[in-house]
Amino acid sequence: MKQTIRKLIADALEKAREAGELNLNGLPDIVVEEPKDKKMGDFSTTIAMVLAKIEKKNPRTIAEAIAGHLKTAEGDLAGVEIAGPGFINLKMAPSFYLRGLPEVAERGLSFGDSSLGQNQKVLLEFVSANPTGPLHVGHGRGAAVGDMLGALLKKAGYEVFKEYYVNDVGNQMNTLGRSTWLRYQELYGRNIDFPDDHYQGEYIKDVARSVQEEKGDSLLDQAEEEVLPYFREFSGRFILNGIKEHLGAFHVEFDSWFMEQSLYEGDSVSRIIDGLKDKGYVYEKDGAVWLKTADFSDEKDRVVVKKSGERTYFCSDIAYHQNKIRRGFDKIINIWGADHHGYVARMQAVVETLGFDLENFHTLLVQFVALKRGGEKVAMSTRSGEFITLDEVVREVGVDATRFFFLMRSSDSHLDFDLDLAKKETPENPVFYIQYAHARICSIFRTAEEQGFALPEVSKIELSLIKENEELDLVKKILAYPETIQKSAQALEVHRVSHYLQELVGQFHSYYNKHRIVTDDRELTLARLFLVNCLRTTIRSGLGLLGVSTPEKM
RNA sequence: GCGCCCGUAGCUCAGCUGGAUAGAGUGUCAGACUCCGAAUCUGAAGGUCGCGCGUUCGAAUCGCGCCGGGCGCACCA
Repeated sequence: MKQTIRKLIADALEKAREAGELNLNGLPDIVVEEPKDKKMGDFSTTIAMVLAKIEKKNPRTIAEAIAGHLKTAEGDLAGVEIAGPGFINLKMAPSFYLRGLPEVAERGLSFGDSSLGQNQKVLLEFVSANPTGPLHVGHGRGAAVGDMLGALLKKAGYEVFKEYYVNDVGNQMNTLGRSTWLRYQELYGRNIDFPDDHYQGEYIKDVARSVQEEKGDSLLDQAEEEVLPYFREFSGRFILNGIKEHLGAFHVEFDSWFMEQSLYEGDSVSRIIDGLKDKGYVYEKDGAVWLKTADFSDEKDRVVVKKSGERTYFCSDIAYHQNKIRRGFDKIINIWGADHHGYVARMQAVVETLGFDLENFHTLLVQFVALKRGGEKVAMSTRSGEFITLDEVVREVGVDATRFFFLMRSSDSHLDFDLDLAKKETPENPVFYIQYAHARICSIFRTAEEQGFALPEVSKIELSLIKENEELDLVKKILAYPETIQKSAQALEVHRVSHYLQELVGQFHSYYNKHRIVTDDRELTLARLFLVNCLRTTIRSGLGLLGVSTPEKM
């Protein structure tokens, strides 16, 4: 919609130039916005003020020159005003908006799709929690954000590939295996000394019981070195399966599960290090191998290979990102927990040394989630193993509410997740507010059908009967959906869609309370049903992106 | 000490990448169902946009400096 207005203004600028009123050496971006106060019109542009500097003329003079050339082919520009320091305010006739409505019905759920991404291939890596314990709520937030961002980017014309990176290598896995081994012995009444730095959570006992089911006591009297590899591998697989299960229950799907281990099959990792050495990015000091990340934006260089000869986790990450780049992605997006922000600079350095354009490398940091119950924060500690898992929350409040709560706030803001509120089926709960609008529309259609109404094809509907202010505002808001999607995708900010939906259905609820949809006037009823049907399509599309269901009855 | 994020109504948060008189939900108060779903709606009250400089026609938004909260600063992963 704004795109149309932008073109309108661009045409007027061109005519003003032809008429010799403006020079226009270098055209700046034309900013079109909707004024807060509707009295100022439907759209507004600041172009005259922006041009004032370049043209060295009074902004109001420029505004008048532009305004004189403004007109649409259909003649639905209802008024132009110049206000304040040089705003150009446009008022549009209802027909301008109504012309956009049939497209919504025609496109259905593909309404809002765009070619913004030009089929660029995007690798979206998210969650990637270590397979040493169940997902907690913080992972859940990352999962919801990543899943929605994937859907959003797809809608915006990108080819999206969602990946979970599994850190199945390293000391943590040894510790995990040993934790299970100790719990396993405990099951048989052996006295064990369970160290503080081992995994304390109750879930380790579940893993041990699972070993018991599979192997009985056959491992009990073997030497630790003999059985540890088995325990390590078993525990990792067991926990990863649990993670997969919980993500599935949360309706989050991945295209691939990338195992860190696979990077070490063959000699690719050493080749990468050699490659970086050839380029002069790598050096040896104190018996260790370092990458010169400080030459880029990082604060100091980082160790790649330890004195002991072991590779660091960072080393794997270099290889992993090299792998991502080699797979030919145009854009690489990582979604990390806020506690990883210290790694952003060094990964950017890596990506640069690998010759990938930083413009197309993004790291999104998702801030922490604080759970609240009864107004009190719920304590969480990974160390003691006492934390609320994603699965527990999903089971308690449901997928819809959980996803919505994770997606309603900007992800770089801390999130207060009120479990009591999320569970409520009351007006305070924003999820139900939106779902209720959808159910209400479905109910209207049930009533309309009972009374013999059925929507005919668009051409047989008299759209000009839609003329109440509340209706036209609703039409406007519906038509703003594609732009919301595009901006949200561009900014990589998923919460904008949630806010948009709340505003959209808010307008609908007001409209509904003021005007009747189904009336004795047949033509009017059909026009309004058509409008409301377009709205329903928009809600379905939007909630679809969030991964929230759209019930027809509640 | 250094770095990243945050600070907007009592509470939880938006604010469209610099625009006009800063918005919503919730809470408080007052109202609306013989009529398509009251899980809804209408209205009122509620603000030094943490503080101070600066940039310019114009700042919640950009820059610098403080203050407060969170999180990081390993040859751990």
